[in-house]
Amino acid sequence: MVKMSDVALKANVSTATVSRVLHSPETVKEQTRQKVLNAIKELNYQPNILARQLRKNETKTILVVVPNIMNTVFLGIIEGIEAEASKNQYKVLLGNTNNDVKKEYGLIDLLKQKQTDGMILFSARLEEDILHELSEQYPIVLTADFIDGLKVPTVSIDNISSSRKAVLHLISLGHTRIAHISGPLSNSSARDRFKGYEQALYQHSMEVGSMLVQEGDYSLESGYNQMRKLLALEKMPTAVFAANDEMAIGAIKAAKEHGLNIPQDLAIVGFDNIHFSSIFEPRLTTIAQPLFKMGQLSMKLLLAQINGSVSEKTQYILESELIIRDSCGGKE
Amino acid sequence: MVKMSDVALKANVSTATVSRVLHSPETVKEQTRQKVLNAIKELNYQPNILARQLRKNETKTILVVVPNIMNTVFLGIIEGIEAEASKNQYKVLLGNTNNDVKKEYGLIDLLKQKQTDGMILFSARLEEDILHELSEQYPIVLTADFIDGLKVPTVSIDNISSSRKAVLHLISLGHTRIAHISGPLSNSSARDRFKGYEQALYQHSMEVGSMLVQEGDYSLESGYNQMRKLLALEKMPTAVFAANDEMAIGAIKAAKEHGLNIPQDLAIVGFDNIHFSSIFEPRLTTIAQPLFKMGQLSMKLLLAQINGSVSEKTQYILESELIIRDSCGGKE
DNA sequence: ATGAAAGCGCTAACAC
DNA sequence: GTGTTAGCGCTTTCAT
Repeated sequence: MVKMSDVALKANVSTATVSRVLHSPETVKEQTRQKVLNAIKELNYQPNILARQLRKNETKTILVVVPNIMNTVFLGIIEGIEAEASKNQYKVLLGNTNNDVKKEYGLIDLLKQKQTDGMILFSARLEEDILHELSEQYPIVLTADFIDGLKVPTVSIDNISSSRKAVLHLISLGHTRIAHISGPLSNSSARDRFKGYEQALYQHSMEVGSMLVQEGDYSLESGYNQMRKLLALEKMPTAVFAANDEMAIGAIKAAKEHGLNIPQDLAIVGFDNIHFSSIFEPRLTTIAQPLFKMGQLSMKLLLAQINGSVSEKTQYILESELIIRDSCGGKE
Repeated sequence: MVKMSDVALKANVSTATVSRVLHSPETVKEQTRQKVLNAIKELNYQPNILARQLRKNETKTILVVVPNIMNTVFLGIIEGIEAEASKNQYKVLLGNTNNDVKKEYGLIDLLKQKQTDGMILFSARLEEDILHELSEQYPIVLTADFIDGLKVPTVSIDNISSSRKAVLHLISLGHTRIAHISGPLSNSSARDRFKGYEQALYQHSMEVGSMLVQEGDYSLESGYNQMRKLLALEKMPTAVFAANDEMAIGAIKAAKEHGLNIPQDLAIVGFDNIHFSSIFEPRLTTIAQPLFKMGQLSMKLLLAQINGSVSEKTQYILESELIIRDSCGGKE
C-alpha cells in the first residue's frame, strides 16, 4: 500500500503539501503541485480514506433502514436517495430489518459508533421517545411513514388527503356503497388511509358502515380474503377502495371469481401505483406517490442536517397523484 | 465523545485492558473486567469503529454493485447477500450503476481506497482484463451473470440448461413450431438462454428458423412488439419461449389482443419467476432461480476470500426450477 | 508557499 | 494479568 509519505518522499515535499495538493491545490505553487501530481500518478497512489475519516470524524456514508427490501415502494424511494447521495459523494449503507425491531436497534449502533453520518428511516416503529432522543443527537430523516407531531424531519405524502381523493373519485362516479380494505391498522399510514376514506364519505354525508371496512395486511391474499367477505354481504358494495395495489389486485381476483366484471359490476381503486398496476387487467386506478422525489428530498434534508443547518420545517408533505385507469370505469 | 481512555481512567486501568475486555474478555481477571464493564456502562461508551478500522485495516463492509435497483431479480439476490452479511457482522454498501459503466468504475475506487473489504458484482460488463486484474488484488464475486472461462468466482444458474429445460417442456407438450423472444444478445445471459433454446430444438432435430427468433431487451414492451412480429408470420408459432417474464407478459398481451387464447392457441413460457408471474392471468409457467441462495452463497464466497482462503472452484452453478403453471397448458 | 509535528481513537507487540 | 508504547495514514495548526 503506497501512502502519502511515499508520495511526499518521491516529490521531495512534506506530507502536508501532498495533502494540500489533494484538498486545496490553489494554495500550492504550480511547480510543486506538478511534482506532487506526477509522484501520485507514478506511484498510483490512492488515499486511505479510513485515515482521513478518523481524522475528520466523518464517513461520507449514510444508513438507510428499510423494513423490507423487496417492497417496490421503498425501492423507488431508495433510488432517489441513492441518486442524491452519490451526487454528493455520499455512499449508502443498506440495512434491512425484515420488520424486526430488534434489528432496527442494532442498526442504530452504526450511528452511535460514528460509522455513518446520518440515517434515513422508512418506518417509525421505534418508541417515539427514543426516536426523538436520537434525532437530537444525530442527523435523522423519516420517510414514507408519518407520525403526527413527531419532531423528526419527515418526508411523506398526505395519506389522508390522498385516499380522500381516491374515494371522492369513486363518489364522483356515482358510487354510494363504497367499501374499504384497509392496511394493518397498527400502522400509521394505514390508519391515515382509512381516515381519508372516512372523511370522503362524511363530506358527502354518507355513513361509514362497519361491515364495509375490512382490515387487511397489505398482502394480495388479504385483499382477496377481505373481498370475499365483502362479496358475501347482503348489500354488496358497488366500489371498493383498497389501501394498496396488491390488495386491490387480490380483491379484483376475488370479484372476478365471483363472476363480477370490473369495472362494470364493481369499481376498485388501489394505492401506490406499483409497476404491475398498469399491466394487470383491468389496469388499476390508483394513487401514485412521487417516490424518487421523496428519496431525493429525504437525502437533501439529511445532508442539510449533517452540514449543520437546523431547518424549522420538520414535516415535508409531497403531492400524490390520482392515476385514472380502467378499474373503476373512468369519467363517465 | 467519550473514548477508551476515559473508560480506562474511570476504571483505573490502561486502555489496553479496556480493549482486551472488549475483544478477549477471557484474558482479563473477572474483577477487573467488571470494573471496566461498569465504567463502560456508566459513561455510555461507544467504541469508535473508525479508529479500529484504521488500525486493523478492515471495514467490515462489502460493496454490492447493481445495474438497476428496481429489478426484483437482483433484489432477491441482494436479500440473500444482506442476510448472510449481517449474520457475519458485515454491512452492505449499495452501489447503483443505472447501467452506466462509468459509475461502475467509480465504485471500484471504494475497493482500492480500502473503504470496503470486498465487492459483489451483478454484471460482468467491465473489460475482462480489468476484472481479472481486480480479482487478483481484491476479494470479488460475480453473481447473476456468467462469463465462460472467467477466472472470477461466480455464482449463477446454468442459463443454457435452464432454458433448454423450458423449451423441452414445450416440446413434450407436442409443440413443434416454437419461437423465442430473446434478451439483448449483447448480454451473456441472454445469449445463453438463446443457446438453450437452440439446443432443445436440435436435440429433437428441429430447425431453428431465423424468423422464429426475435431479439427483445427484457422489457415488457419489447416482448409485446416482438410478439406482434411473430403473430404476423405466415406460419405462426404454436409456442413461444421468452427470455424473461416481463417479455412473456408483453407477449401474452399482444397475443390476447390478436384474439388468441392462452394457452389453447399459444403456449408461453417465461423466465425468472417474478412475483407477478403467479398473479398475472394466465399464471406464467417459468423458470425460477434460487435468488436468496445465490445471494447467500455469493456472500459466503466473498467472506472466504476476505478471510484469505483461496478456493479452487471458481464457478458455482445452482439449480433452477421449472415452475409449471397455466400459460402453456400443463401436462396433458 | 512549505514544513514540522501533534494527534484523531484504537490495537497489539512487548515488557513486566 | 496488566501496562507501556508505537504506530495505522491522514489533516491541520503553527512556525518559518
